[in-house]
Amino acid sequence: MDDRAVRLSTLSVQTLKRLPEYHHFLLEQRSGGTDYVSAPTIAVTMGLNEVQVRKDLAAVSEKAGKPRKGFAVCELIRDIESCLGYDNRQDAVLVGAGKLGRALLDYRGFEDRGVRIIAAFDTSQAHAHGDQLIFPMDKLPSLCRRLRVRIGIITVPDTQAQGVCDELVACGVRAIWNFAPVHLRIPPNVLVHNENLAASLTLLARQMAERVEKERGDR
Amino acid sequence: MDDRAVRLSTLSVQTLKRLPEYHHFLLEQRSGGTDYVSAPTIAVTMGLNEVQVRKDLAAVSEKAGKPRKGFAVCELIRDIESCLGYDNRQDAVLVGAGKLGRALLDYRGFEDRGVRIIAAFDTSQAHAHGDQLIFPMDKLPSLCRRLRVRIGIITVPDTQAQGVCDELVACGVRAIWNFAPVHLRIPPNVLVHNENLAASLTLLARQMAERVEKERGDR
DNA sequence: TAGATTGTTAATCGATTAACAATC
DNA sequence: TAGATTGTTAATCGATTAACAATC
Repeated sequence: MDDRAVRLSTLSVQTLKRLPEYHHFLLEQRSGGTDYVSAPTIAVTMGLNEVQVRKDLAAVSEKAGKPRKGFAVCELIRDIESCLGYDNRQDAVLVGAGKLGRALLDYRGFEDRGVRIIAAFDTSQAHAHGDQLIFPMDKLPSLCRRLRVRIGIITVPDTQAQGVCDELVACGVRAIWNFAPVHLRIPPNVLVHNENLAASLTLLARQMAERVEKERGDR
Repeated sequence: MDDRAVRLSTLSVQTLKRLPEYHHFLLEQRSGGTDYVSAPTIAVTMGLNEVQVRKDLAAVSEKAGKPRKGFAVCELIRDIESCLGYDNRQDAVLVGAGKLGRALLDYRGFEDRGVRIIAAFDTSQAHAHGDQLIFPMDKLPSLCRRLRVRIGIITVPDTQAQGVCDELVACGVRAIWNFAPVHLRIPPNVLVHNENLAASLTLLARQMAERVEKERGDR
């Protein structure tokens, strides 16, 4: 195993979720001309615990930080990008070119972060969407197999999600980003991340209601 | 404090995140004509630990489950809905009627789950989108204040997110669902949930790469 | 009754936070 | 040197999982 693979396996999911936020902050610092940044600085501006930031940075950074100065912004950015895989491109396909699917296709942020949506599929006839072509479903298997696509994005209606999922898995897809609010049955070697937008909004609404309720109780 | 408020404060975020999944499964069971369902059944079909499910259900259910039978499906559905606040409607506004914003506006799933997007705003002239009207930004304060809107959804470009956030907060919004990949500065009494789609996809891609890497190492 | 399922108490696990010595 | 910051070891916290008695 090379160095990179070792670093891959030592980061917790929690840390991985914070990395993009550090990354964003560091980009701002860099464009502002700052050369070094310290863990306490990051912690304060991002509202995190100082030790947590220090540990995250220690886990990610190739070079040790410098006492009294902190970390070199440019190097830290590079290290985070390599940990997140921004520098080794992976291809994805999207199935379901409805409103949400097309919104994702138009979003340019994925490419900068190492994932490229190389093709989109839908039950409809082949047609253009912006500069991208939407293919009919029967083209899916050959394309996925030929280009060894490992990531699938599901934005079809609930009822079709499992079927599409099965197709993707059969084509060798190993990770599925699922926007349909259904529980997908998948073999153990496939990774699923469910993005249930309705549930997210509801959770937020509920947590807020809880707070408001509590304030009322405190008074 | 009434009963409901007490229940509100005793559920962990982790449990709250699982509730929509139980809810979905239970709806399926109900429409299939099943009257009772047990924690082990749910655990197996959803790939969760049995004790975890039992604890979640115990925390949520008004009535105790019945040994040997489990929980009454209909009652459990009602209890979960009341815990998640599906039954007491909350209003939200959306700012930024781009592709993603309009996709969210068209999504019908929020209403069933207690949150209704009552208005959308954009910098452009007022115009119609389906059966919904998109208002110009200057209408935001009066509408939010008048209808006491507590939830704001931000789907504007990164650069405008903080400004929109400040406006929403000034209008009395207490919870913000933010799709712009920026760290919003907000007063402590406001709740933010950042929905960073690019980061989610990247994380998935990375975790998958890690697995594939590991398999290679194992061989 | 036997056995499946419940609710609960105790053990484990992982992540966060606190404490502190080392460094420039 | 003094002091800010680092890396690391230990303590705390919360969530998950295991163990088990109670119930129908």
